[in-house]
Amino acid sequence: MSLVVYNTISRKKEEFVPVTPGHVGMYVCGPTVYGYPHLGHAKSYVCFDTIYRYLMYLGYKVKYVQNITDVGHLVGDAEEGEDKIERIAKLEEIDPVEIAYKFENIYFDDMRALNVLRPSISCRATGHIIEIINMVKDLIDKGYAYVTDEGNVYYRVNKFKKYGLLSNRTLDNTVSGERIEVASDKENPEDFALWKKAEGGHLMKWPSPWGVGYPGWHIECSVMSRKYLGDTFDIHGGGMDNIFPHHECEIAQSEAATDHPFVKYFIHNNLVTVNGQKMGKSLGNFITLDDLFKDYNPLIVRFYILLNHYRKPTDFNKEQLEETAKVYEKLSETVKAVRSEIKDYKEELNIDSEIEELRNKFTEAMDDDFNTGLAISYLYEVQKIANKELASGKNKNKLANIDKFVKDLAENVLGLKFEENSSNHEKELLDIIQNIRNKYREEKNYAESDKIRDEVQSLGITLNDRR
RNA sequence: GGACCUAUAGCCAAGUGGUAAGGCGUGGGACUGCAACUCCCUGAUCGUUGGUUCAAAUCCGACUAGGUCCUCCA
Repeated sequence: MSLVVYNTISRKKEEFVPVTPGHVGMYVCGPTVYGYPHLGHAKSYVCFDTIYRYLMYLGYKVKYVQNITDVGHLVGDAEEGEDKIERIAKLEEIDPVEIAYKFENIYFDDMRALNVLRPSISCRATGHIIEIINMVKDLIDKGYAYVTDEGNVYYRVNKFKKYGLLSNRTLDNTVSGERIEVASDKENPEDFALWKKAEGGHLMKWPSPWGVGYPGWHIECSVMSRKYLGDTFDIHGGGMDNIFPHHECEIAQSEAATDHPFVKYFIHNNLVTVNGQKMGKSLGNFITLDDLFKDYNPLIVRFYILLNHYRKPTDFNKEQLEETAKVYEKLSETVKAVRSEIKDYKEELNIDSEIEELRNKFTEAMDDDFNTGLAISYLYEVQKIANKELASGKNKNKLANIDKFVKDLAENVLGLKFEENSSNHEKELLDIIQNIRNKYREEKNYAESDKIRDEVQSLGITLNDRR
């Protein structure tokens, strides 16, 4: 079996063959650090983290690069827009860099909570201004870009024949200026900015051959992916909403600058809706991760995300999340019971054919464009086998195989965790309580035994008589 | 107006040509002092409608509904 991935370029599933055998270069558009990360970020980064983990499981040496957009983007109309980061900074009267750092930290904290691995390289746009200026210069020299009298640099979209191929869009049917007024100094309305002149009180600005300004909205990704991954690399990921214009413009910039194909496989995750509605600040249904994590274990959020396929939309609702929490809890119970059963088991592992078959099915599912939902169904089958084994046979070799399945696939690949997270003595205390209850039960003093069960239950802990 | 994504049982969800995985819930059963846990059994012809085919949830067309993008947004 070999890995097959859905490529947005061809809109088909294709066999995954990396540019360099054994190595994978992967770039995923990171967050703009001007606000709290939300569920949409969680879906995207959990999905790509799982892809990252699975590629490593397959034995690839993966270089995973993710940008931190800390220069912000324009807001409002093109002429008088201000930087997103600056806008908040002025409001709160602190340095824009401080804002960017603050939200960068929150982003990484949230990702850690979701058990998202740090990318190999997290790079900030502000750390690559020199490289950005150099690429813009190259594009001007090659005739793909032009400087205007006003000190802006635009990409000449007409010159790049492949423009529109990724998003399957022709220039004719792109309505320019739909939301943003067309800048007057462009040759064509479709042209996009590579470098913008800093107007008025703009704080984030750098000197350049074209005057003091700041980079356009797409150039950082072309620059940083090239710097760390080379002219052509394997996987470029991001949310579906980035296909146009962001990724389309990246292709135009990079291929014009390098004369090489930019990316082999574009992978895009679908978006998150809340109760069937777009999640947006204006709609009041905006779910930040910080809020969500107050009520739910972040790993349950991760599990919830992986329950359906990355290319399908996730319609978030609390009822479903509650259900997921329950399922996750039961999985954890089973895993803990398995682990406690084989705690002292040191024998060499003999492959168990039943578990091995499920292992193969699991990786087959992952090989098919990272079908995590299907893969998880095999985890449930393993859970069922484990419960039966715990109830009767207690075949330690089988249980050890199950533990390995969980460790390798559920924890390592899917990024779930089933460890004991209660305090050291809680388990011991519960054992003592359980023993007292059992003693009353033996004496048929059910009034007392039920009282203990009810009291413990009121703390949210269910006593388990069988185990 | 154009482009793209989605539509499978009460809910979530897999399945891209050969007669519908799995989970939750429901109902029944085993176990239990009662319960919980666990295990067994229990449900759908796949948005609508044409077509291609010996055969379609799966391919093609139209329609309907929801979502996204059209130069800020994962």
